[in-house]
Amino acid sequence: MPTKKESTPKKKERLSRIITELRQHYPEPRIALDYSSPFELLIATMLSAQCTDERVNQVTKALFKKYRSPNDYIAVPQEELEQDIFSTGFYKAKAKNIQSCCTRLLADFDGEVPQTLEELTSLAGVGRKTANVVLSHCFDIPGVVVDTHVTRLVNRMGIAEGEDAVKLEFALMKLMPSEVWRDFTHLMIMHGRAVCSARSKPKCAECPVAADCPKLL
DNA sequence: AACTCGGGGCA
DNA sequence: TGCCCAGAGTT
Repeated sequence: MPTKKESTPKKKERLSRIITELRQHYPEPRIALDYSSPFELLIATMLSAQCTDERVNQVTKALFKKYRSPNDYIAVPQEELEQDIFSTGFYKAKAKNIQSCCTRLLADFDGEVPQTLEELTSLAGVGRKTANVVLSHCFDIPGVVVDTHVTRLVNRMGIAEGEDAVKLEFALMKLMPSEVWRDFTHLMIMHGRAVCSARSKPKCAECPVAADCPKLL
């Protein structure tokens, strides 16, 4: 069922309408990302792998009272950190990566969080997604975070095709209205959970952007 | 490109 | 019980 390819300007226009509508529908973006420092956001995002942001918030609430600096994370045995982040899953790998990451922050970056994609992804446990979250939300550097929600939704909405996260990232950067890249992922996630869901059937009857969805045309 | 780490939520 | 979750590293 190869539908005719939509032109880039049309896609841009449609994406812009979708985002405008979603912004009105989901009025409070970035709740889950309201951390007090780049370092806290970095740790929280590292913990978020294959784990909901609600759980990450729950865990970090206690975690950030106990650990306030890179030094605090490497001052405890790995097993202790594992217990403190246990319920986020993948706790052994995450604890190891966090300690390794903190060691390098102290050794190579004067204990601060670096501000380039290359430096961030050179840290243990920090990949493209985590790096883009930190860059876009802490340092106001344009970047599109491609996660499972974004991948699912842009495919369903016919904005971009495929599963390759890097390809989707570049495709979306070209289509993204310049003023919205910062909220894009959050809007996709809110919408993905509430309406355009992965597990249960999408609730298309309640969808605020159904008029722009090729699935329903 | 496929596989592994992994507890937790939800259908 | 089975599938999925604001991923990243290794082979």
